[in-house]
Amino acid sequence: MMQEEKQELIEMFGVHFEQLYNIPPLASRILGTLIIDGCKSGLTFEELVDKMQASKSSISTNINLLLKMEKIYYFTVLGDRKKYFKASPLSQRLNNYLTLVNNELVLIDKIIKYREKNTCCPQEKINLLNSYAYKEHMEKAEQLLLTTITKFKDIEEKNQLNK
Amino acid sequence: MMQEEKQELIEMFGVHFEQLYNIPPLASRILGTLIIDGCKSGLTFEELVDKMQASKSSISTNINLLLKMEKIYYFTVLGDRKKYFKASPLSQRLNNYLTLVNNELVLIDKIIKYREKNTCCPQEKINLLNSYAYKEHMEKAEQLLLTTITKFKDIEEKNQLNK
DNA sequence: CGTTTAGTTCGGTAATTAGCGAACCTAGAG
DNA sequence: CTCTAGGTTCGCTAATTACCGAACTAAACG
Repeated sequence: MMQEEKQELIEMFGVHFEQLYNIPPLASRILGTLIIDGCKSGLTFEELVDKMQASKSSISTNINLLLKMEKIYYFTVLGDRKKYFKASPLSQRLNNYLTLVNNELVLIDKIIKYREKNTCCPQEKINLLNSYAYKEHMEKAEQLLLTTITKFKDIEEKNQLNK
Repeated sequence: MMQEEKQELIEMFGVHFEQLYNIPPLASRILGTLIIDGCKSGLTFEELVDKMQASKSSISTNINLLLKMEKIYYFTVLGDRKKYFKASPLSQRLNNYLTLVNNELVLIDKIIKYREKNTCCPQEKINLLNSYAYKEHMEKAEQLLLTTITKFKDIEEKNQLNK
């Protein structure tokens, strides 16, 4: 029963991440599993092979993809060769949105420059106004993200001390 | 010179939309072109075929994709069989983000429910707290989007009247 | 009615991607 | 030095995708 609910959640995460981050299905399910299931002490490579019903090579490839994307990280324990994988803290994962927002801001600036130079007819002026409003929106979004990220970092740091 | 700058902008849009919306390159470049170039009076099917250097069938397929995604729309002129394609207004395009945010909110609620039931060790409590904070963030993001969308709708309506 | 214009549909192909198994590497234990 | 546990790398295959040209459709014009 609880197992079912967990499985359903992981599956939902799977679909979500797959289209949100545009990553392979297996990577998506690994990430979902690590978020739901690996939050205590992390999961090892072998545990992931078992849980995912996938081959070692596929797990390896997708784990490395997620590591490179900084969606997950791993730690090791002294006298133990295994890697323990965990989902990155939320602050880290939110950084991706931040990058996206920043990219959009760069683009919007280019458009504004272009439109400022090339606005000839009055019908085009509305585009310029829209662009300004859009930029404003994106700057607010950026601010919101930055605030939330620092909030998360605070929570995460406090948790570090309590250990 | 101006032509070059325009081309570069469209190309940047291309890359951006391709990974943001996860659509084929051609669709992405069509959208970019319509945003930069088709803002006055729209572009016809044939103009797109020419500009994009692509086949009619490819243009057709990708136009229909963008229509279904509501990234673009078209209008017709009396006594003229052609369709004039334009990029959807920003308010429309922002709706996609809104859907995304709403999806995340549904997911986060499920996780919170799950964690509230299954939190056993204190180490897991931090996850619950994080989830609450994340939900709060997403609700703010939703609010920001809604505000901006109504703002755009206002601008767009006013523009409609001025015509 | 046939012709033209505007766009769609269909079948095919080349390129890309997700996942697999088998061989390989490498650090530490004995 | 040899063995083993813990991964990684390397082809390979099956599925999917992006685009194409050619044939088709549907509305309007003469």
